[in-house]
Amino acid sequence: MILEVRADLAPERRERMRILIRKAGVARVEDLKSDLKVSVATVRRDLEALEEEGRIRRVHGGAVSMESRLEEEVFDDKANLALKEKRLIAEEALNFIGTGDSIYLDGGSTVLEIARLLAGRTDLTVVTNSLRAAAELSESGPRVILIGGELRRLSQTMVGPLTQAILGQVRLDKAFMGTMGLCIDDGLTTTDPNEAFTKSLVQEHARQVVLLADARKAGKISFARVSDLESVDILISDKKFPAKTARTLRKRGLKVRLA
Amino acid sequence: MILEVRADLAPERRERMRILIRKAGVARVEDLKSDLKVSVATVRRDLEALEEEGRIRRVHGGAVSMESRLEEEVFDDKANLALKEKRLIAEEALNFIGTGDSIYLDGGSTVLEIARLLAGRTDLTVVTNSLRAAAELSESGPRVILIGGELRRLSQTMVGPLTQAILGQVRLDKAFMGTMGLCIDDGLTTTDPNEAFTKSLVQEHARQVVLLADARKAGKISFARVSDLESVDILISDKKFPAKTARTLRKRGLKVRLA
DNA sequence: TCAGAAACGATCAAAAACGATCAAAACCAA
DNA sequence: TTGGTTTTGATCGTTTTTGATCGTTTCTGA
Repeated sequence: MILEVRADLAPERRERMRILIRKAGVARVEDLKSDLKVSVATVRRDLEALEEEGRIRRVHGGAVSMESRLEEEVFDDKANLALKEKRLIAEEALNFIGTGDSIYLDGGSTVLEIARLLAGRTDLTVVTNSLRAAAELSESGPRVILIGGELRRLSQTMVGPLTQAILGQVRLDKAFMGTMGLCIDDGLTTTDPNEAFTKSLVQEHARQVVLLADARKAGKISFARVSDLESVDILISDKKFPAKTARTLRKRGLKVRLA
Repeated sequence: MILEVRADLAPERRERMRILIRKAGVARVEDLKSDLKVSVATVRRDLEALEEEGRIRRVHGGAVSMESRLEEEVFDDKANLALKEKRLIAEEALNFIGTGDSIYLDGGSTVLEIARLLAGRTDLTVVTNSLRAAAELSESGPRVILIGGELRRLSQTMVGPLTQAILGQVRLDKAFMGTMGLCIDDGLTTTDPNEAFTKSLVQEHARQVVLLADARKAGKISFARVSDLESVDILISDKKFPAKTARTLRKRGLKVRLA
């Protein structure tokens, strides 16, 4: 008689752990220890494995689920440590905006920085799926058009099939896009398929696609594929962007600007 | 020294802090200290981190939020006086919402009160053109679909021809509408023609139209015509609503509820 | 303008969490 | 069973986080 088959138990335990963390959004090591009836050492090892898989993110004292709201914020926070870079990228992006342009602003913190810089530009028309960008521009400035669609809470953006209804009816001179992952082989990727759908739709409609991505996005691959890199006309990143990747992109015809 | 058992993970606590600051706009260190049950030193450290991320700005004594929020306009006294009535009207309106309904929420402060009451209703689908309603529901609750269109700054709603793109693609069991003027002869009127256009469009699409209008709206006529009263199925108002007008409306087939 | 009060930042010590290491236990194939 | 491998849990030194203290800065109102 086999009392315990540990080879099956370990992955099962990790799965339970993952579920626990996702349900609560966060979990402390001590809680997981008592819930799963194992030692803290094992909990740490499992968390390490789950982090390796990208399912969670470890923090001091426990872990945060990748699928939770908090994680998106934490992830954002992490990315926002590059706030200065984002500002520089956004300022560089401004150079590509002409008088009277009709531009699209994607969700994401880097693109949001552009919105902050457009306060006085009453000559522009801004099309966006980002509630945050809309809020930023709601006081004054450009004409604002929201594309509508289902609200994705995590990112505060409108995504999904419904977005194509309005996108089909507007002209977009330039689209300023954010991304979660940028990879030579896998192109642009993001977390949510519906978001990916809308992003790719926008890129098809826009005359020119400007991708804003700080250096840490380079080489990252997220879950849902948006498009390949050929859809992008201009990439704006910061000085830390891998030179080799930049060269490859330039060879492929992209204009690369490192702010 | 005895440290208390930490209830929160650091990122969790910072997230709560961020929300607190955003909700109130500003927060004092002492308040955050007692709200989060930590020392002032920790509060300061967290604020420092949040400032680094660009989410807040520290000021002497506390911090102010950098995250733009859709501000509720500072209502004049007249509107504030009607707040109680608006609440009652909104609560009455809840009775008309069934399980799993797909409902439309119009702009306007009265309708916004409904949004505030829908926090837990994950069974519903809310379609709206109001950024404020969307913001109210963006944290949790029903599925939210924004209809898109041009942003009208004053009302923070999406209006105009573009709105019909998505409205044509969704089912609306009930539409909860606000209005500026309600008049037996001139029907429903509002200030902006684009807004009127979208309102009438919604009313055509909805199976049932519920009009929310406090008594002050009775007899008022605004600039742009929305529709005549026959488009409305149910009127919800308050006790001060003119009895004579109510009688007339009932004769015309409207259901009238005075909350 | 100046003095008291409040808030601040730097620094330090305590406590909790962490990672590395190692031995014991469980597992697996012969 | 036996020998080798993997997994687990305990120990221990190190790191991180937190809260208190104290001198300094900033705010406020007389």
